[in-house]
Amino acid sequence: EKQPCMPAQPQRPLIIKTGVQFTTKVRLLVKLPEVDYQLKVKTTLDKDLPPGRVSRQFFILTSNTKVMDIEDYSNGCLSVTFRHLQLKEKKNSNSSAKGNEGLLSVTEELHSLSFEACFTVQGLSIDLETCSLPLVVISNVCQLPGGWASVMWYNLLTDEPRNLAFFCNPPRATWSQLSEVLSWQFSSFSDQGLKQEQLLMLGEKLLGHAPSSESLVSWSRFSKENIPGKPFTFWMWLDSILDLIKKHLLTVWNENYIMGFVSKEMERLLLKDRESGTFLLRFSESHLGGITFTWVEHSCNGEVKFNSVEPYTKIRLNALPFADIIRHYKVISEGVVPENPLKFLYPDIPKDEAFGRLYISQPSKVHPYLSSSWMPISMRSCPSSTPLSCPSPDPPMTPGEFDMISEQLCFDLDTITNTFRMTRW
Amino acid sequence: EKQPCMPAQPQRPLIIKTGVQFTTKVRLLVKLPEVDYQLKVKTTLDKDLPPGRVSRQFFILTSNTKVMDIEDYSNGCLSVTFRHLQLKEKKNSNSSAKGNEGLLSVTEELHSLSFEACFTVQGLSIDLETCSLPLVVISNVCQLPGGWASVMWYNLLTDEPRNLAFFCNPPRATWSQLSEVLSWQFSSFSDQGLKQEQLLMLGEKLLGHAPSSESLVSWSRFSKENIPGKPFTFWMWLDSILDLIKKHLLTVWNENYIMGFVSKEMERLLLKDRESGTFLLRFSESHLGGITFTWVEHSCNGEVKFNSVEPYTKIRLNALPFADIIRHYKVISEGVVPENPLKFLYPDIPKDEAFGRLYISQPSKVHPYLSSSWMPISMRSCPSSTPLSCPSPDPPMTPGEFDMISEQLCFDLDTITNTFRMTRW
DNA sequence: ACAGTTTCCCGTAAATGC
DNA sequence: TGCATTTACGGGAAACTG
Repeated sequence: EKQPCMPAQPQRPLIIKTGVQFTTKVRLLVKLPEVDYQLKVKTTLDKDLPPGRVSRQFFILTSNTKVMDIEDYSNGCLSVTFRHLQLKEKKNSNSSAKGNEGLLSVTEELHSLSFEACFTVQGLSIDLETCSLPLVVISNVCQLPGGWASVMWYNLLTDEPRNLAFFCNPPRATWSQLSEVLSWQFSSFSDQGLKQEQLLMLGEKLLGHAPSSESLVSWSRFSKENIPGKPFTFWMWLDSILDLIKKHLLTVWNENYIMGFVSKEMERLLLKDRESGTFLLRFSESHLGGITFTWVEHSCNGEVKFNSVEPYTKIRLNALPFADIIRHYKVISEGVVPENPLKFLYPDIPKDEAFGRLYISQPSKVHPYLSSSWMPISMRSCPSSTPLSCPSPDPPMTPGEFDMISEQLCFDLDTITNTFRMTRW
Repeated sequence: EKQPCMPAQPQRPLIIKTGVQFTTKVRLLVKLPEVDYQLKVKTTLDKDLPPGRVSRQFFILTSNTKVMDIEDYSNGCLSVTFRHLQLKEKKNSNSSAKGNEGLLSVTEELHSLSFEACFTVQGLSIDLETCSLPLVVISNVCQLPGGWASVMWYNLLTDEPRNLAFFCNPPRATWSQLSEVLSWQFSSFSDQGLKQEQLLMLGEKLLGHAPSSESLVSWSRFSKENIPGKPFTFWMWLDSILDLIKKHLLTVWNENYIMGFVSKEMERLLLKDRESGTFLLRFSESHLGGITFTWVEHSCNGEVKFNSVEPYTKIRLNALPFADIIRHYKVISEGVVPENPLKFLYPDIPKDEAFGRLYISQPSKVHPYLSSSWMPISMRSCPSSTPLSCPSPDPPMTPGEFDMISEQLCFDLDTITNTFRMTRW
C-alpha cells in the first residue's frame, strides 16, 4: 500500500538552471532491519503536478535512479546522493498550458523534485515518497536575480513546504520582515548588513514614503513593477548592487566605508557642514550596479558645492579597483594642475587612513618598460547643480527564523546544490 | 557496385569544436534522370579510418542523414545542407590507440567527414561516396591557434586531399612560401598585409638569422618548440597579435600606423635621429598579445633616450581604445606637470593628424555627474636603459594558389562552416 | 606531480517564441 | 512589433587523465 511520507520541514527552495548540473541527497531516517535487497530511489521533476499548472515542463536528462547506501556506520542510516543531475525543457509542450498561467513569469513558476522508493519486508510492500521544496527553473543566469526574489519571498511568507501556486496570489510582506531579509542579503556574504539609515532609504524607495514596521510591501512592488521613472525593478536594482559588492567592493564594504544607500538630499545634508574634500560613497539610483562618490567644496564666498562622479560600474572597476580609484582620482580643468578632490571620508577620516590598507594597484615593474596604469579622471567643464532625490526615515529589524533543520519520519530531503550562487543563503 | 568518387580538389580543411554546431553541404554534380525516389545522404566522421590512426574518436551527435533536394531549378542539381551538426568524443575509446600516436598533439590529428548515398536506376544500384578535406577537432577555443597552425601548414605544403597522416612527418616550408602565408593572415581581414621589413623581422625571429627565400622552416620551429627564452611558440605569439589587431587595433592597423614587427635595435636606429617625441608602435616580443609605443628624447646635453611603455594587452585596451591611449598618454613625475611625450608618429606625422580621426572616447555626459574616464599614465621613477633584441633583413613573397573551385564528377563537398573564425581564410 | 586536454558554466549576444 | 525567454558559444577556470 501507498504510505505517503510526512513532508520535510520547510527548507530552502532553490534555483536550478537547465543544462547545469546539480546535486541532491535523500536520507532515510527510519532504521531498516538488516536487509539483503537494494533500495532503489527514483527522482522525477513535477511528478504529479496537475497538468496545466505550469507553463513549462522539464525532465531529468541524466540517470534518475540510484541505490541507497549506508551513510554512516554509526547510525546505520541509508542515504543516496544524486550527482550530475541535469534538467532539460520538454519541448512540444502543450501550448494550452502556456495560456493557462500566462500571468506568471518563469521565475514565479514553482517546481518540485519527487523521490520514490519501494521496499518489501516480510511480504509487505511499502512505498516511500517525499519531495523537495519548491524550485525555480531558469535557463540563463540573467534570470537568477528574478529567481532569488521568488525564493526570498517564498521563504519569508510561507511555511508551507510545497505551495507551488504561491505566486498566483502572493501575500504582502511587512516592512519589518522584508527589511530583515534585505539586510541579510548583505550580511550573508560580508561583514556588514544594512544599518537603520540605509534601510530607511530603501524603505522609502520601495514605499514612496517613510516606512513603518507594519507597512506592507507587495510582491509586485518588490520585484515586478519598475521603480517609477526607471527601467528596472527595486529588486533588480538592489541585486545589481549586491553583485557589485561581491565582485568589486567587498573589502571596502566590509570596512563599512560605503554609506551606499543614502538619498541625494540626505547626502547634501550630511556633507554641507563638513570640510572641503569630505566625501561619501553612494550607490547609483539611476543605473544598475554603479557606485559614485560625492564630495563637498566650499568656495571662498561661502558657497557650497557638491560634486559626484559618473558612477563606476563593473566594467570600469575591472580596470582599476575602487580603492585605487579613490586614491588616484583627479579632476582636470584646462590649464590647472590636476587635483584629487577627495580628502576625508565622511565624517572626517583622512582618505589614506581609511583606504590605505585597501590600495592594491602599484606600478607593475616590467623591467625595460615604463609602468602603465590608469589615472581615474573627470574633465571639469561647466558643472551644474544637483537634481532630484527622495528623502525620509524608518526602522530596521531583528534576525532569526530562517534556520531549520528537520528530522522527519521517512525521507529527509537534505540538499539541492549546484555550484552557482549557493553562497547566497 | 561500389563506385568511389573522384576526390574533390583540395579545399579548406577546417576546425570543428566539439559541442558546437557546424554546417556542411554536399552537391551532386551529375544530373540524374527524373527520379521518383529520394536520394538519402549519410554523414559520418572518420568512416573507414584505419583503427589506431587517431587517438581520439568522435561521432556526430545529431541526425546525420538527410534527403537531397533540387538546389537550383535552372540546372537541376541535387544538394543537401546539413545544419546543426555537432561532434562529440567517443569515450571509453581504446587506450591502445592513445599510445599509438602519442607524438601528435590534438591539433595535429586529422579527421575527415564522409558522405555516402546510394541510388538505383533501372535495377542498377550505384553507391556514391566522397569526403571532406582533413579536419582538426578541438574541444576548447584555446586550441584554435594550434588548429589554425595545422590548417595553414597543411594547405601550404600538400595538395593531397586527404593525407590524414600529414603531421606524422610534416615537410618543411620555404621562407618564401611561409612569409606569403603569414602576410595573408593579416591581409585577409584587414587592409594591410605585412611589409618586407616586417617579414624580415619575423623571419629572423623564426630562423635565428636573416632569412633567404630558400630558408627552410620546420613545422616544429613554427608551432611546436617555444621561442628560445620564451614560454610560447612563434605561432602562438603571432596569433595573439592577430587576435589583438582584430579585436582592438583594426582601425589603427588599417591606416598602416603600426610598424609592429620591428626589433628593438632597429627601433633605436630609426628613432635616434628623429625629433624628440617621435614614436612608433611595436608589438611586444616578450608577452602574448601586447602592443607598446617607444619614443625618443634628446636631452640638452645631446644624450639620446628611448622610452617604451609596458605593453597594452586586451585587458587594458578594453578600458580605453588604443588611439585614445596615445592621445591622452601622460608621463607623471613627482612635482612636474604631467606631459604627453608622444608628438610625432614615425617618421614625422603630428600625432593628432595621424590619429585624430580614430579618437573615440569622449567624456560621457551623464547629466548631474562629472564624467569619468581613464587617463593612461606611466609613473616615471628611475628609467633604465634598454635590453636585448635581434636584427637583420630578408624577402617577401607573392600571392596566388590558394583558391581553387572544383567541379567534380560525383559529390562536390562544398562548405563546412561554423561560426567561429571562418573569417580567417 | 604535471602537462595536455576536456569539462564546466558564466555572461554576452543572438535567436526564438508568443 | 516588442518583450520574455531560450539558445549559442567564447573564454576563463577547474577538473580530469593518463
